[in-house]
Amino acid sequence: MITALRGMKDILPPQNQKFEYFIKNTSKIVKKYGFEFIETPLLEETSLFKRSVGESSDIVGKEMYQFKDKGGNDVCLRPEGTAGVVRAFVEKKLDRIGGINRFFYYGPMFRYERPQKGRFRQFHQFGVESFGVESHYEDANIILMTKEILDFFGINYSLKLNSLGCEDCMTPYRKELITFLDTITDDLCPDCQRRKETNPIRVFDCKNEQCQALLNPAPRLNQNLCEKCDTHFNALRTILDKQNVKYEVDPNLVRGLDYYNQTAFEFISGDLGAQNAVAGGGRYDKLVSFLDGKETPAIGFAIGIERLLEMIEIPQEQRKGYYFGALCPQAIGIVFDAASKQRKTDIVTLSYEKKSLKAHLKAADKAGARYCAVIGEDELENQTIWIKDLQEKTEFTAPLS
RNA sequence: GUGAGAUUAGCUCAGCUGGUUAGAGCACUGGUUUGUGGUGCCGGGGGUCGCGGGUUCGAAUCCCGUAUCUCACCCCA
Repeated sequence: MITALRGMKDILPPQNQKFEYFIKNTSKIVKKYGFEFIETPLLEETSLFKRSVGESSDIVGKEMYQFKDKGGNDVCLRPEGTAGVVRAFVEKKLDRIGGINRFFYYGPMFRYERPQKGRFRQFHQFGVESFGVESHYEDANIILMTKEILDFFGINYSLKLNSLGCEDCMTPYRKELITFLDTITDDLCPDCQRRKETNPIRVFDCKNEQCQALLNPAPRLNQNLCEKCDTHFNALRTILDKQNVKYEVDPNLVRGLDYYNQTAFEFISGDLGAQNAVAGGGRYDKLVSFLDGKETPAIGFAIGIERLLEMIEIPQEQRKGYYFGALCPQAIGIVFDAASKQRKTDIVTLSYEKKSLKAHLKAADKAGARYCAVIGEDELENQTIWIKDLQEKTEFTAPLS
């Protein structure tokens, strides 16, 4: 038997209903905020992710499904959604046209990781990207929108917020941090020693208690923000406070993708296990220019669909539609015609076999139909059809038209 | 990539220290004195016990390997 690859899942009933329910309602919410649907290829040139997500990140460094295609191009399955959208944005010269562009997308992402709770090799994200707005109001708007989505589905979460600064404050800060880390290198865990070389800010994310203690006196980015970033962050916080959004400023919150600057946020939930981030995002004002576009402020987020679906229950489905069946062989053709007519307006399950009334009622029940309609000898004679409402337990005979 | 636990019917599992045709519940399916379901009764199909080796007269059971699943590390949505 051939099985699905490791960490890859089929989406079958009843899980598919949750998926559709999520996409339908989330799309509706983001459209209210002016976001439009965009779809980009699953396969992209590898260098796109190297330049955007960053080679130092694990995502690009060791988790990509990367290969040479038959034309010899170095390609990979997308590990995240933002890079492709930005590529499309630049390629279609929307950066030159200017103005505001807001997009949303959903679809599979691929990362070659060891599967565990809330983590798969092929998983789905729903993401939005907003281009052309520098104002902190957009940051607030995006966060409020994410909140609206999670609230709609009744998710328990908490919001973490941080500012990652910009080139002006980040570059000198990074130097200062490395200088500090040099003084404690030997006592850091091996992971942190590695982080110091690849992405020093990530040491703050370390779960090792000894590392955390050592890092206590370390310089923090949020105390070293330049005036512009500091103002932006405080202005955002003021809006969120006014909107009664509860959040926690977490100076250790670092985004795993290199392109983020200033605002970073993450919605986490205690109901998810170790992989507790259900949605995450932030500002990436430099990414468009990294990918050869005209510098354009931008901000976005992504929701882990599987993680979110794990926490939602869809409203119990009501009985709906019709079930048609025949009680005697001569009625089968007539039932077929009646069912075809009914299908113009309703969901219809049709039995092609002659069965006892009891068997038809059972089958109608199993099909989840609201009405069970059958034709037997009596009905044939009178040109009628017998219908039972399985929910109200009422029955009647109607003329066959 | 590292660590721990698991893998027996479609699902959830039982199967004692290796011993005849591997079981249960649910699900599926058929029937049930005359045309009433989800909730009666009777029956039926379905398993080379993840896969590959080894030990043994004999392996679902013990040993080794391997794949997958689950959880955690790492990383992230």
